[in-house]
Amino acid sequence: MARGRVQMRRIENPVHRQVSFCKRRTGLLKKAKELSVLCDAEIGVFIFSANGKLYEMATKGTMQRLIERYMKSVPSVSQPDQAEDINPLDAKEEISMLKQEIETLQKGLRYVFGGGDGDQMSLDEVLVLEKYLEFWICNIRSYKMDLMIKEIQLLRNKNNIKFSLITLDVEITNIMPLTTTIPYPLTIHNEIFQL
Amino acid sequence: MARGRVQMRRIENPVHRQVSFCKRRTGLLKKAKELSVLCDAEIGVFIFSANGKLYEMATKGTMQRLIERYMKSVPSVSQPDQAEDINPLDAKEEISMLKQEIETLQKGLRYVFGGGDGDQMSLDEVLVLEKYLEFWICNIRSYKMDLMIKEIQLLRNKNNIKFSLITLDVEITNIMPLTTTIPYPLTIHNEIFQL
DNA sequence: AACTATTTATAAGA
DNA sequence: TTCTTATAAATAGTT
Repeated sequence: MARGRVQMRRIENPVHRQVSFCKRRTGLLKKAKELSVLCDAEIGVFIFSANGKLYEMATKGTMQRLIERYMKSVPSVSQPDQAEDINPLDAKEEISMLKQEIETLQKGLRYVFGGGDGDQMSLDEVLVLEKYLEFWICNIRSYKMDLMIKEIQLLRNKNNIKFSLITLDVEITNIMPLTTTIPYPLTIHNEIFQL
Repeated sequence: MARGRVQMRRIENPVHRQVSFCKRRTGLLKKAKELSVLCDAEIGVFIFSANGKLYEMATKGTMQRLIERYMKSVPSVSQPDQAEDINPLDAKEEISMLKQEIETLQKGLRYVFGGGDGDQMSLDEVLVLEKYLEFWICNIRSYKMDLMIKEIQLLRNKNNIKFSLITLDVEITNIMPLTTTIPYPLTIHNEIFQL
């Protein structure tokens, strides 16, 4: 917006981030109000800061009322429950585990984005991140092998080569771990990492 | 905002109003997303047009979850305390949401490494990606070693141990990959890794 | 839906 | 936070 373009990713500098948050929060609420007034719309906005503080705005009436209206207008998607239920304790455990994994991934991403100087990671987190990386590198290598084999086959066909030092056949491709595990093209719909 | 100031009141001309609504609605949602990404905030917006149509956006997760969070963080309004146990259905929902978030994070990482274009990766690109991953894992391992050595030294000091099987000094940190023989505390569910 | 002339929003610096 | 200011973005009116 001013004095330089801004990359659409988390602002790493905490001071800059806080200042931007303040300014943009104000701006967003102002825009919401304007839209409501100019175009006769009813608008609710709520913003949770990174450390959990809530800022809200409801044009025309209260947020409560707006939420009620929202609830009504959403054809409440209640999934046809899957019969088997989970033991609440297991569920809690799994939830907390997944949350921890998410934290780790986020830290890792920040680490990448921030060029490595973000928050300090704990040993546990580092170990988890290492696992992820090993998994990814495994996948990327099998994908690479796949590409290379295809390339070689293509070249051989072009040059009508019948013999060669190595044999490329089904066996070889099957030696490699699953080549299809890396889905491309990638679809990014995530707001956190909107680039 | 352009070609003339706008009075801050309902636009009377219905055509103008509709056009402005469309433009500003888009702008508002864009701003919300930007704020969320740049400043790591969690934001919910809903807009009811004058004739009742709903437009919404929830950054990070679903609007349902955001509304729940909102309800919790507003002390004023009653919310018959469901504190203690988790309803198995809620738990399931949360688990699936978290898994989705993990998947999204992974997509984000792949996107970053993939250079952001979302097309099939060429061989060259894959090779670059592999290099990145190798580099990162190398760093992570070195950092891990660092942490572990510090931990061990701490423990030794606590127990006043003078001698031991291995010597910890600067050299050791440079002996890099001591790969995965370390027991790691978190279980990584395989289904999470389905890329 | 596009195009611009303007107004607004805001990043950086103080 | 708040002010200033140079610039990037949004958008009102028009085609």
